[in-house]
Amino acid sequence: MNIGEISKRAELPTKTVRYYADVGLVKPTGRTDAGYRTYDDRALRKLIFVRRSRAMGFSIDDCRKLLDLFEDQTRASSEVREIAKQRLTEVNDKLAELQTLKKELSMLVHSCNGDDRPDCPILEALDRG
Amino acid sequence: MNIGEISKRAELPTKTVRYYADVGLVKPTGRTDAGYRTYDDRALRKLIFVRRSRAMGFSIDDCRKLLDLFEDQTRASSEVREIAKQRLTEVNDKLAELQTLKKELSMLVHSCNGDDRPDCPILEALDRG
DNA sequence: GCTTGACCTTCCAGTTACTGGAAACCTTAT
DNA sequence: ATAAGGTTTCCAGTAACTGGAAGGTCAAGC
Repeated sequence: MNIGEISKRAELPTKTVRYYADVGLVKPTGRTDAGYRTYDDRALRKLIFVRRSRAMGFSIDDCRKLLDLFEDQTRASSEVREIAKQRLTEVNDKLAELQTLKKELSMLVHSCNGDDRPDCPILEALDRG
Repeated sequence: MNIGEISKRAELPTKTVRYYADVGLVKPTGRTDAGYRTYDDRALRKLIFVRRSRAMGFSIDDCRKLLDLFEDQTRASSEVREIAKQRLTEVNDKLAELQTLKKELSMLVHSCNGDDRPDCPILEALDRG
């Protein structure tokens, strides 16, 4: 498969597939005489694996680790679990932060009548804290 | 005030204050003969305003708008409200996304026993979807 | 007067994970 | 032969800083 074909199947932009090749995440299986990247089904499977991992918010570096573990038949599942647990912690932290933010913003938005007059509690809050 | 002094008072790294000057967000009040940036209390107030705005997740560009509105005595509070409402929408979208993610990750983490055996539902999920 | 240390300057590079665009080469069909 | 579409590499830009290098400035102490 050329890059266009595999991009379609993996549901990733060709630019991204090329990028993943550049950073050594999923390398092409080979090259044609003209220098075109070629990919096989195993590479396709990896690209889809990466797409899903990225959708879960794992960094490229985590994806690299997960792929390595995925390939390693003798892996300990605890290693995978650790990576996922860390990601879960990040997500929880971010959730807490955003929930606080949501409250603050909601309060501000509701406190401002939002008409054509200059009086604005939002600006006042940002100014005076 | 020199940059070190105002950084301390605004509770921002000097690097950041310099950056805000570079992008024209909060420019120094003047320069000494030696080229040192100098700031007055009005600039300090703006820097604090920006720090709080950034903490609420407003982009630099939004901060620029908010600062302009803050300075403009004839502003309409509806303009400020619009910016805040948009930010609130972003926050809500992100919250929804993260809540979904949290559920998925929790399920995966709990489904994996995390021992030294290779069997791992997390990798399976990323592979098979 | 000289040195030392803390401050300040500019400029360049790196971060994350791509994305857009340019110039040029390859392939396939007409 | 040519045109369309796919592919290559390389460079630059995104957001908002952050780190570091090389060098100028200022105040204090000897």
